[in-house]
Amino acid sequence: MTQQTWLMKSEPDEASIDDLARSGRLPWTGVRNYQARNFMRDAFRVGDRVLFYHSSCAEPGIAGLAEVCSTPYPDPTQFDPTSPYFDPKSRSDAPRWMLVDVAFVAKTPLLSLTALRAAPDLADLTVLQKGSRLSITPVTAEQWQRLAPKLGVSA
DNA sequence: GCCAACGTTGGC
DNA sequence: GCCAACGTTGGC
Repeated sequence: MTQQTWLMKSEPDEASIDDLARSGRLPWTGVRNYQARNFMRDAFRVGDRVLFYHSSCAEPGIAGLAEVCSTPYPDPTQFDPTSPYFDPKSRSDAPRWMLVDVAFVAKTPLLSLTALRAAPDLADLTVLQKGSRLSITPVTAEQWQRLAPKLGVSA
């Protein structure tokens, strides 16, 4: 299986690329959308590339690179009544929400949403489509080849 | 804070 | 299964 690429949104107030660089590795908690969960649960493979995207902040955009470093397992926050991600309808014998761990790879110069939108060869990125709110989206091999030089890395 | 777009819930 | 109401996302 060749390495796949995913764009994953995180609010830097909650988990930024700097937080990931500090800790080395983080569980991707808090996904409460079925489509995004299905990507992590069914399609993610250890070693897949992650484009770390900062959302809901002053300068939204791709801020770094990471890598999927675990197989899927239940998101512990769904069972924690003190967590904002607590889901009272999820049962421990049938967890509703799954996640993976993600490892830091590199910080990149910010490739801002404005810059992404200004690049004609990136117009087909799912995250740029009108109304797209999905926090995890697949990036094709072709899209990654066009993105990499803009992130200052080799594809 | 606004609001467009989308997802989920729940009554019927 | 329909669909209105509501909640959330996320850029601006």
